[in-house]
Amino acid sequence: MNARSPATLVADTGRGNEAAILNAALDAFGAQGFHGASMRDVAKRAGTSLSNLYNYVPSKSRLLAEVLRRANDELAARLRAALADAGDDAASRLREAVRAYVRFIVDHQVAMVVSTNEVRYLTGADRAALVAERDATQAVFEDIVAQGVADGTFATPYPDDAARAVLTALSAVAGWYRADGRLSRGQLAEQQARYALALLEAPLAR
Amino acid sequence: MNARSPATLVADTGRGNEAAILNAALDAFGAQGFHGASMRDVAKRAGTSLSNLYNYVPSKSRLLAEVLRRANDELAARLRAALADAGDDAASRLREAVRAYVRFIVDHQVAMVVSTNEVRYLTGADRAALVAERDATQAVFEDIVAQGVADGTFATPYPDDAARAVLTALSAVAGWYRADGRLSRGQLAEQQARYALALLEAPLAR
DNA sequence: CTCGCATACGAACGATCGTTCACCACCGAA
DNA sequence: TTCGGTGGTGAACGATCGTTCGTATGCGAG
Repeated sequence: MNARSPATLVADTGRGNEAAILNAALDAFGAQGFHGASMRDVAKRAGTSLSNLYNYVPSKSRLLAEVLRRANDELAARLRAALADAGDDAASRLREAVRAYVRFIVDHQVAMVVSTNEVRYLTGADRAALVAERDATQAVFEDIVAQGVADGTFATPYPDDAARAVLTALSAVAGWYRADGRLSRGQLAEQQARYALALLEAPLAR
Repeated sequence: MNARSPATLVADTGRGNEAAILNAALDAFGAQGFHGASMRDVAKRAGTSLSNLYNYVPSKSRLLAEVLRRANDELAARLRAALADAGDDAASRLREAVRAYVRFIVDHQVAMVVSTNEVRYLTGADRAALVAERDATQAVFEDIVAQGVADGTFATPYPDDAARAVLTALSAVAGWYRADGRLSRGQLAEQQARYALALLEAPLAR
């Protein structure tokens, strides 16, 4: 297992129970939602005491912010890496971006679910930072689509909105994906890539 | 304003504050989430007392269930009506279904948001009933897609999964739609219909 | 008129919430 | 050997939670 597909989102940080606490928070928020999970739940999952959580995180909402920041960083890193290895044409760049996105969902489904469902409970600077990171990710897709529309690869009449439609359909995969489902990792990625290209009205092999 | 586009999801029920309470619950759950909103919040929004809520609903989770049931009923009724008026060919049936869905989102955005985000907090029979209704809605779309694939209208190689992709992209619209946005109701519906047809790989006017 | 039910209310219950506190064990540096 | 910082604990704080209770008011049926 390499660095791009860890079993847990947060690897050991070299600081006591920090990684265990962050991963436990992710699981707890994923299972019961931010307001449905208590700090006691997080502590129990992390195998430590309630009060010890506050040696690592100043509050529950900052705990959510920290977890979401790490999840988003990992997704952004994967997208960057995938696009660095991709070619120059819009179709293959989009394909690689979609594949990287799907693989992130498969590897970190809970992180993706929490990311989409619980961001809205953040406030102030924490929320602004997350939204900015998410906008940056969206811009990556918009740029690819714009490039494809410019050179005639994509025929969609609504480039920016179509890019968003692709992204939302993609992140919704986290809501229904099951590891024991009919499709393998690769098949799922391939399927979603085809949906994305079709939605953008790229000519497809029929 | 006709019966298909009410200002609030629940019209007067002829029973005291019932409608006000259900609509207030919808707003409260939409604004703060199921666990983030308290029964006191609901009471305040409904303009009544906390204890009076329990003259209408036996528990908070049943309140959520009741609200979601009514939302889903309204959506299903609109879909049925739209398809009754539609033609026989798969493309126009899909178009009408998508348009009805989008119009429901525009009219009852909060209901759609709560429906997708908070169903998971239901348990037992309440959850099962909702899931069954949702599966029925999905089956409507799957049937249309299957018909279109059978007669050659749609070229997608993954009919059922594509139908689900269309549906999830569609319901995600509730997450970002803004009434003061760039697109009108009709334009938004038209756009989403085009996305759906493209995703299903229907031949489009280019 | 009066009885019964529907509708409504404030106050309170026990439970659980996020957070803080005082305290303890360990350990590398001075 | 002392000492400050790091990682850890159980107990407790005040606040808020969902829910219940006792009671009051108004109104249609008998």
